[in-house]
Formats: sequence, C-alpha cells, structure tokens
Amino acid sequence: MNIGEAARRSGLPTKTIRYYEDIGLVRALRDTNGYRAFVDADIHKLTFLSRARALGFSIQDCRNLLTLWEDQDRASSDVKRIAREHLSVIDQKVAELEDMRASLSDLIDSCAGDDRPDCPILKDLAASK
Amino acid sequence: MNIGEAARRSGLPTKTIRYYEDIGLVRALRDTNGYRAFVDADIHKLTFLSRARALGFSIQDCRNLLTLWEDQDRASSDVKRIAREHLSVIDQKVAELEDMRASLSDLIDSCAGDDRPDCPILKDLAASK
DNA sequence: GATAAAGGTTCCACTCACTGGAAGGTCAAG
DNA sequence: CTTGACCTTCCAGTGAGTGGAACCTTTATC
Repeated sequence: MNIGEAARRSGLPTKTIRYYEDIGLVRALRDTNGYRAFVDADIHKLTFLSRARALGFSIQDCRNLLTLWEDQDRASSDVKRIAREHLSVIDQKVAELEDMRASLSDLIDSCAGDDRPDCPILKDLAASK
Repeated sequence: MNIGEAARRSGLPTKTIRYYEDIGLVRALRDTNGYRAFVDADIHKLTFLSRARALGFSIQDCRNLLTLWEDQDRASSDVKRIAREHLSVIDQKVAELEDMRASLSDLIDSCAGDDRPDCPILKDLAASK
C-alpha cells in the first residue's frame, strides 16, 4: 500500500505521514522502487495518531500512548493517568478562553459601533490597569 | 527609559519588546550608547499590545487595531467589527475544546484504570471508526 | 513507442509568536 | 578596579506541520 492509500485510510495528509516518519513516530518498509510500503498494522497506528491528535494530545503524548499501546502488559491506569492529565489541560484552556470571551464580550457591548470615533474597546486596551 | 523598565511597566518580556520592534510593530528611539529609549507613549502602545495579545488577538489583529487606534477619525464600528470577528473565533475554539473534552471524558469514564492491561481508551483510539 | 497525468521521492524554506543562549558593550556601586 | 546588572546583536530552536521545487516511477491513452 502506497502513501496515498495510507493517507486515505488513516485520514492523515501524506505530508503529515512523512513528517511522522521523520520524527520517528512511525516507520514504513520500502518497495524496491523506494516507495513506502504500508501494511494494515501501520494504518492502525496512523489512525490511532490521527484520532489522538484530533483529541488534542501532543506528539509527545502520542509517543507515550503508542508505547503503552504496544506494551501488552501495561496497566490501564497508566493510560488513564495520561488521559486525565490531558483532560485537565483542556479544562484549563477552556477556562482561559471563557475568561477572554467574557472580557472581550464586555468590551464589545460597551462600544456603540457607529460612525463616531469614540471607542471604549481601544480605550480599555490602552489603559495600564 | 531603558527596555527593562519598559518591560516592567508594560508587562511584556524584554525579548518580546525587541521582537515587536523587529517585526515593525513598535519603534523606539536610541540613546547615544545604543540603548533603546522609551517614552510614555511607547509604554501605552506596549501595554495595549500586551492586553490585546492576552485577549488572544493575533499579531496581525494587533497591527490593525494599532492602526485604528492611531487614526483619530476611524469609526468605532471598525474596531467593533474586528473584536466581533475575534469573538467568533474564540467561540469556535471553545466549542472544539468542549467536543474534545466530552469525547475524552467518556473514554476516561469507560476505563477501569487498574492493574489490568485491558484499556478501552487505547482500544477506541485505534478503532478506524 | 511516445507522452501525459498522477503519484511517489527528497530537501529546503516558511509558518506563528516568541524564547534561549552566546559573545560582547555599558553603567552604577562598593 | 572589579563585580554584577543591564544592554546590544545575531543565530538557533520550539510544535506540528505546510508549500514548493526538482526529480523519479507507474499507469493509461494515443
């Protein structure tokens, strides 16, 4: 299976697959013509990466998860720990964004948004606080 | 005023201030010894940038906002438009993160998290869906 | 058999918004 | 006069890819 087919099946761009090979996240056999040759196990791995990245796991997280994934004997608590750590990072990001959202929303509400030059948004941004 | 003092007053690291000068976001006069010399107006501008960046505005947004800020005659509606566009980007990010959060939270709940190797988190990540 | 399109390869540069570090110049205090 | 804090520039690296150039291989069509 060539890289294009692997991309179609895993949902990752070909560029990204090559990049993952570059940084040692995956490996692929080669055909005699130099083309990468993927087997079903590779597709599973790539799909795993695609979904984990979509869930916001960093590449380093993915590296750890892959190691756990390939270790038949690892305890599920190890995986759960990584996932929970990641969840708390997500929660933090959400909280930050909602803070931002509230501040920005207040600023927008306070601005007339008409033809006059007077704008509380800019005024507030410039205030030293 | 040297860059260290400007950093203290604006809340930006010195490195960041130099970077902002590099990319043409701000300019600073120079003393005879080559040191950057900041005046109060510069501090206002840097504070503006610091707060706008903290609200998640991109550098390009900041460029636009600064232009509007320095234009005495701009309509407040122009500023409000940029702010509203940014608000919708924030809303989108929050929605994405909450999607992620829900999926990840489900996965975590489904995992026993004990010494056994069986882990639904890894299983689900590998599923081709 | 020629050719064109589609796919593959490597390598280099760019993104965004900084951040770290090296090598060196300047200044105020003791 | 030295120490240490502060300043300067320049180069390299971050994370996670993305875009493009130059070139090679395969497949389909004429």
